[in-house]
Amino acid sequence: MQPFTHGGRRFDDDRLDAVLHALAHRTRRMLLNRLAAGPAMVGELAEPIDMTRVAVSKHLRVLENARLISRTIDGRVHRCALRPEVLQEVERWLAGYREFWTEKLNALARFAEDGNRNKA
Amino acid sequence: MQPFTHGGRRFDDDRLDAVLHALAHRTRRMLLNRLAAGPAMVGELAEPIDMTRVAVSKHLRVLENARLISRTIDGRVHRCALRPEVLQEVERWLAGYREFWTEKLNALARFAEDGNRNKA
DNA sequence: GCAATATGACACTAAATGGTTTCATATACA
DNA sequence: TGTATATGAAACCATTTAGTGTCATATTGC
Repeated sequence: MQPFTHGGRRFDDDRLDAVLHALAHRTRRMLLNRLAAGPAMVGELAEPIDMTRVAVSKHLRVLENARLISRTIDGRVHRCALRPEVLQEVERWLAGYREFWTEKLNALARFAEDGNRNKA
Repeated sequence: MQPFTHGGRRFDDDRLDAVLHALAHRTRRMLLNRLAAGPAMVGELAEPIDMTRVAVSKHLRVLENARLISRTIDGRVHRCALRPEVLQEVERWLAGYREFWTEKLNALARFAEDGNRNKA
């Protein structure tokens, strides 16, 4: 059912789909960058973006579902904030993933090198 | 036109959209994992996946467009391979991105800490 | 030349995405 | 109380995505 999974670190596939998809849109990355400077309300976030507030709201929802941001409702204001734990989680996964890849590729490269050496 | 961009490292937004979108699908990640073990032809890649060859072919196209894999046509066989340079490029970008975020967030945390200390 | 193989191209469908506009709701404040 | 503000919800639309099946094309090997 799941060929080719790389063993070790378990990071749910659904989770990865959600997080990577959330990151795969420049507007959402822009929002995250803004939130790295500190929490902000939806209106503040939408203001500099050439887009309806509703659209921005939807993007925030995507980020929220991927647990990349949190939202606390404070009166009529919704305050959004980055969730650093999740970022770390993602980064740790990515490092592992890359490690897995490069390890394999290095092995391949060594193999190729040996092949050439034998030829020479 | 581009508020909130984080300065420094320039990694085209289009490029990021493409790469992250390519990664944001478990089938494509599976394909990459398989390719980390060495180059393979389309048929080999499609075989263990419960999906039409045509569908797999499309996923490969997405990966190719994001320049995560290369394809060399060898007779009637299309041989695909991971492109490690691009992976490194991506990883470097991600590290910078995370660095930017955590730096800002750490500054925020220190600020909050100071605030509490003053209160106490 | 002919049959089998490896693959892409094309046309189609269902569902998701990224937007929009309009309306509802809750809160703040004069 | 009444009005302005902050926001979500719902309905809608165009485009893209992720699949499918069928057909075309090029290559290999008898």
